[in-house]
Amino acid sequence: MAGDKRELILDTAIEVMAEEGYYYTKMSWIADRAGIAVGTIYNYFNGKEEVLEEIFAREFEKRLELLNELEASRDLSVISKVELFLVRHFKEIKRNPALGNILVREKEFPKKEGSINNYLDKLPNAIESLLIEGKESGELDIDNPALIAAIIFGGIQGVVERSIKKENLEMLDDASAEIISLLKLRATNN
Amino acid sequence: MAGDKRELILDTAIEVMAEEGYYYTKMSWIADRAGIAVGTIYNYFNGKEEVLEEIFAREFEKRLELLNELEASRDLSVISKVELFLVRHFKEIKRNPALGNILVREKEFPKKEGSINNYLDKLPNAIESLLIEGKESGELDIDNPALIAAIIFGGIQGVVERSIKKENLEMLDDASAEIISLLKLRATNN
Amino acid sequence: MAGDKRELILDTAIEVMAEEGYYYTKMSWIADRAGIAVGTIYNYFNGKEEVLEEIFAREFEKRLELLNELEASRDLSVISKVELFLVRHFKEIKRNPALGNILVREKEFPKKEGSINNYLDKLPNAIESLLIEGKESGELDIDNPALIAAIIFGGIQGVVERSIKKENLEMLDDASAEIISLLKLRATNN
Amino acid sequence: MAGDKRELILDTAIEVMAEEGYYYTKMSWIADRAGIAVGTIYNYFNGKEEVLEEIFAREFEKRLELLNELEASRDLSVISKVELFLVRHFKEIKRNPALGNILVREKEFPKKEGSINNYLDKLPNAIESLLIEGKESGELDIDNPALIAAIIFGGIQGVVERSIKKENLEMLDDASAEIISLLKLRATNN
DNA sequence: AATGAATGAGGGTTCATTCAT
DNA sequence: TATGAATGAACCCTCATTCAT
Repeated sequence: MAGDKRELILDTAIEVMAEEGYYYTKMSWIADRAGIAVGTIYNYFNGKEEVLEEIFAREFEKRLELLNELEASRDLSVISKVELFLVRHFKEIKRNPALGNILVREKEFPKKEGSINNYLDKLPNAIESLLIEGKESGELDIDNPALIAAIIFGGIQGVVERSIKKENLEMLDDASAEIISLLKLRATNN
Repeated sequence: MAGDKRELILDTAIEVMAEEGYYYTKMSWIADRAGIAVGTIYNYFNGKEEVLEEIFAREFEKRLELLNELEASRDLSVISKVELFLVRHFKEIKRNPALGNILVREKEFPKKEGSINNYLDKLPNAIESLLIEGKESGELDIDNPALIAAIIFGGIQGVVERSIKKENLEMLDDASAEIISLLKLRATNN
Repeated sequence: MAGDKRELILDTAIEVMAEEGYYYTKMSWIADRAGIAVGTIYNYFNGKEEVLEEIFAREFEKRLELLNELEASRDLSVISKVELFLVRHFKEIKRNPALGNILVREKEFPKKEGSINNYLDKLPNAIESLLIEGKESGELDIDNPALIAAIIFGGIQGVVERSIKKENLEMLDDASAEIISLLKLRATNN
Repeated sequence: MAGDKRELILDTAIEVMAEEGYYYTKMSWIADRAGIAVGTIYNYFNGKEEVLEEIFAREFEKRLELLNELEASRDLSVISKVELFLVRHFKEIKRNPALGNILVREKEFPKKEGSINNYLDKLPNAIESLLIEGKESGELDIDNPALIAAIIFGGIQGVVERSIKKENLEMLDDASAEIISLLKLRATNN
């Protein structure tokens, strides 16, 4: 049941941080909302930062795992891979928009090793890798994979951010098709 | 003279906040780096938040003004308008990447009226307006202007963020062409 | 337990503020003298002002309660009522002169509603009410109850202030008789 | 004309401090209201405290001088002396209530030698001396001159405070007669 | 394991005072 | 003498973290 308590804390933290932002969120608010004592949080996490870290770690690892799986599968075109990733990502955000809000907004962390900063690069890097693969295989005709990856990654974040702020989650349904069109434009015709 | 001091404070604040992030930035760091006393900052600003607010206000207003001008000009196609905006924006960021870093990263503010929150929506809204204009004039064939605007706005931010983090500002040179291609895809052929 | 800590803080605050005055009193002095951390004070009070407010609230309410009781009792003459009030008041001051010192000296507060300012008028008002009662019942022959009330109230404060400053608390023993003589002078002979 | 500037500063300080209280009064407010620069105040006074000190010094010395004169005059009874003092004091207050407000409210000063604290005792002491004189000459039949002096001095302050707060300066007209009745009560009949 | 009162370092802000002009 | 921008020590308060129960 220890796992349950940890889960409860994380879920509550996501809610509160999504509403208030990481820096404005007080540990006591999380505790109150979760119906536990502040001290209890410290039985499961080493501190406030670690709570956020864990949220990022879980979500990023989930996505990196998916990307790795996709990358490995030989049968899929690069474009399909990216598309599958987007579809899955937006589905998750739609299921838990609060989580999406956090992933998209929290970009300021103390400059120390081993913290969240590590994760923030991995996703755009992975997308970039996919694009390079597509370029090398001849599937895509692109000069600057880093640029395209940056636009795609930014576009993803933009859609999430905007759909949440405008409380229009339906926007997420068409997002992958729209973003992927940017890639299809570069598809060679073989 | 007075203007100079205010400018000095703003410029220094941009530097420090770009490096450390708003919440980690201490007023005393800004003062030290600017070679003035902490108290002096308070002769020009009402507090830490107002410093950031002023930065946002200036930059957003510069861009909104440009967008309004562009929107008004009858000779330009919507696509050209967006492109002109992007070119200018990326040029400014290249001139002052620290500033770009702030505009792109700081997304967490106390939920009160009249603060930075006001600005954050205006830019994507303006882009959306342009797209709607293009749709209505028949220049663009798009179903969901809000979605496209979100992707474009996100894409802009993604490029800025990534180019700064990878210290590869050249990426910005091709960014507008790349983002605009997403729109050209939807151009009707008349 | 919780009540004890609150009480400890209040008692210590009374001591320190009596010695140093409210504005010169530093929160850290109270904490040090009480043997607790500054932060602890803020677990029981919202700030420095609220500590003083609570002191005033308690003491004034104690006295107002007494005055209300006295006012209600039909068997007592007005002069007896005032006398009983004075006797009790001076006894309390003798028991805790530091407290008296504060009640008598602190007269400067931010001009905002709901703070100590509310209390400061209530006591002289209550005395004035008593005098008016005596006038209307024919017990007292006075033209200007407000003036007499002001002198009595001021006289009370003068005695407290002076007895504390001259460290001559015995002065308080005869104070009520002396002050009351001012009223007896106006007693009609029925 | 240097004197004029000093006078201007003092008069303005009295106004502002009467309204806001010494601790809330900012040097810049005094300067603004006086139409001069903050720095100018420091050409005439050594600091904020000295401004208040000067106000107290002037007013107290005026009154002490009067009391000394009265004390010296052989033709007057003690009761008349006190009465003359009261009449003059209340007249001055009526002319400048703001000043009265300050004299009556400001009771908190840093515990250092040579500051205002010196003055605060002198007036009640002088009144006490008069009473002792009356007692020794047989004019007054009192046991505890210190107590009566405290009541009289407090009564004076009470009337001033109350008349200002209730904006009823007429109260001051009858105040001396009322207070003096307390003494007449003790007059022996020779 | 859970609690939540106690802790105290840390930082934003104020404002009397200074001093170069 | 007058100015008022610059100064920086001082202080209130916050809140993540601890630890005795």
